[in-house]
Amino acid sequence: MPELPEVEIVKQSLEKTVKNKRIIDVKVKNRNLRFKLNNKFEKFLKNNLITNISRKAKYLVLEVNNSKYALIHFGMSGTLHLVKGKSKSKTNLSFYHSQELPKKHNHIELMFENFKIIYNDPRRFGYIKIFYNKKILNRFLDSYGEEPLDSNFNLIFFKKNILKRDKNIKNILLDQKIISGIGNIYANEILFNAKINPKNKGKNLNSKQLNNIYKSSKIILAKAIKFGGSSIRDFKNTNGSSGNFQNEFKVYNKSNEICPTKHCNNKIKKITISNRSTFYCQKCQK
DNA sequence: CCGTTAACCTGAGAGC
DNA sequence: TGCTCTCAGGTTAACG
Repeated sequence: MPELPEVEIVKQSLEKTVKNKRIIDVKVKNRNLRFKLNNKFEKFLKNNLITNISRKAKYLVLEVNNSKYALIHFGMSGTLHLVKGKSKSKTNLSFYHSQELPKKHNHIELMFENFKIIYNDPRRFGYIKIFYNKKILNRFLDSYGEEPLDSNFNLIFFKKNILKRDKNIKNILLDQKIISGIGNIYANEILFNAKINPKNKGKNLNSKQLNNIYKSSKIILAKAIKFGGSSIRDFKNTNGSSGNFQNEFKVYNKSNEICPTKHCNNKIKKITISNRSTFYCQKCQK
């Protein structure tokens, strides 16, 4: 589900709500996520403070008691919900599309003094992993690629890591071991912004094209964060707590619509690359 | 080493 | 209404 901007928005929401708050109880209704939830999970969190919240790639990291860490991956359909008060309270965390707490698939509840945080995940592709110290956590996180919004994400990095690849640029952008945090939506949007055909192989790109791609990555992701991330599919009950970047999409899910480039008038094409839907303008993206 | 593909799981929407 | 089919913001084991 969430890509870098959405996880970043969740991180920012949690900084406001749970930082330096104590978890007084943990309830797990279903341990069968993508990986089975650790049996020590409840004990790991109970009566402890959330001392910091951070993000690497599409992972959210909760620091517990300044010393240990719970890492959350949201898979395709994972979301966090803040529930205040007693009964049918509203949820208002981040990019989720509805104010109502989902009725099904609320697998984990973290109880705080005056509210609780609920992990919901219909498809259960997400998971939570625990780390007993920073060294082990970092060993895990370091196996992921460069963060697009870091200063090291630049032409030098691209020349070194992309120019040697016999693989199309879209799959390179999606490869988390090379680049952190870009998923299917933003890969499509970045390549449209950079005017690059997603089927182009990394090794065939010139300096100008590489330049466009790394700069477009920063522009698109920063803009998505600014808009609160993307809330796609089923917007019926959208309110201020949802993201709004879905309204800024230029090509994603827009097959047969007219290309937004001025005077282009070409129709956006949909193809499949490695089982993922890919949208682009054949005229603008070379 | 590299790149590609199928599988994991549930629900929404389209078409009939 | 209801059935069947396809598709969905991701990852990775297994394969060539």
